[in-house]
Amino acid sequence: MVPELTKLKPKKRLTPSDREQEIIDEAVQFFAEFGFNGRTRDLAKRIGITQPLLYRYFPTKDDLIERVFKEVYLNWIKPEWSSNLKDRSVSLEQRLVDYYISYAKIVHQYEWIRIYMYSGLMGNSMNRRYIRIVEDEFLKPICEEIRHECGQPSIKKHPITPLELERVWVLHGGLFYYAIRKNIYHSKVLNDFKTIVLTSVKIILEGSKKFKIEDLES
Amino acid sequence: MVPELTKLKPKKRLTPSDREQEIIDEAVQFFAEFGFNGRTRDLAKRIGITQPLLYRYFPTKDDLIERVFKEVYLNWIKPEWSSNLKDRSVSLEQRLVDYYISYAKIVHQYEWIRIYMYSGLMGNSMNRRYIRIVEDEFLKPICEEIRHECGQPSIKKHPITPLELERVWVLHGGLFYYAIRKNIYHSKVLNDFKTIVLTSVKIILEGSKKFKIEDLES
DNA sequence: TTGATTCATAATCACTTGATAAAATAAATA
DNA sequence: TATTTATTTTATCAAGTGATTATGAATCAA
Repeated sequence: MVPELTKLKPKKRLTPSDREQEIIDEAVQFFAEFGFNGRTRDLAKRIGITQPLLYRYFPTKDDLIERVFKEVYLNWIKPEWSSNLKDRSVSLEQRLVDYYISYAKIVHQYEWIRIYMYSGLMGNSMNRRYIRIVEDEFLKPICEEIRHECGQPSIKKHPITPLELERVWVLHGGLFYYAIRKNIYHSKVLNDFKTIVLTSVKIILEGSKKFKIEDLES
Repeated sequence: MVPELTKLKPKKRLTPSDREQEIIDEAVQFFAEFGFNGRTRDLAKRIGITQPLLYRYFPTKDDLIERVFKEVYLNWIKPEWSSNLKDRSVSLEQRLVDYYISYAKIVHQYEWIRIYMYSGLMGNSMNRRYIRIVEDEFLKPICEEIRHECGQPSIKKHPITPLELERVWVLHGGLFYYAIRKNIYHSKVLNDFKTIVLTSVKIILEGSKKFKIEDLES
């Protein structure tokens, strides 16, 4: 049997935009796997080009890394997440499940979560920024909806307590940690993430009804 | 005001064991902060010695890293965690709170969790090993205790279901993620971790009673 | 076909980085 | 104090690493 080599070498002279996209696509995977200390020569070899060619498309390694960040983290936040969470024509349980399934489709991706963690470890401010967005856009609305579900006063009347927020963070973090176990530790996890979400949401909602946030008296 | 310099330079000629311990202590912090790509010269400068001196005490950088791992991850698992979790003379709620407070004292430390995450990203098998230990030694016993609390059959009779385990992982990961937000993202978190644990445990236990694991009929 | 243009590579530079060997210096011992 | 011994530093190497320059090769317009 003769090895099929037809698609192995004809890689020369793509159009600039094709080549650029190819570099970016591979760079995303490459940096996700090896971190930002990964060598440009290794990246080039993986793409099947020479290392100086990278510098024709990106002036410096940092520029390439910046582009990788843009590729992965631009517009990943879906506006409908926030609005859907507030849509009381759907049950809160259903809204939470929908949100976490949709959120996980993006955030649990191998490249997304690994680059996010590398970025966090290196002290990049991106993580703190997103943490804040998640808190303001999703977790605080969730608090409000839980208040409503439990017949408690609106957060406009009684501001969210730090503990209340942390309670929602435990759910959020618990589901996020599923992806950490899977994509960072490469640990074996149950495939049926949807059921995990459903069960966790049920439990949290039930628990929130039972153990309401106290000290809401002004 | 004259700056106090008395303790700045008299660092020469420690006993070998003192010097070695000094190197290890600083290396733990150094690699926790910058990852294992941190430069030996930077580490040496931080300690206040020259870089070749490191190589008198550790033949290679990898040997030093190996020693750092030992320093941080040797014997961190307390045998009493497992036994206390099974001690039915204490309420399950109390046992879980005690366990997570004690567990967090070790695992939530800045150095511990950061080196753990760096190690995970680089594919070190340590993480998978510990995940397995946590699962076998702590989470599975917790499942058994929850079964008992809820009047369900023992895991000896009906093996733990994957979903059941994942439910406990959500609690575990949720509390772990608190430390990630704090020590990896450097995000602001509520200081009172104990109350977070207490609330989360109450909710999970309540939810587990309400939504028992089904399909336990043989 | 030919020549201009642009993509791609080979060769190489300057600097970093883990590691080594020789020189210097501090403590210990007689 | 003089001598020995062990610690620490100075100087340096060899391999790597981001980046540059000059050369080669493919495409397209005429």
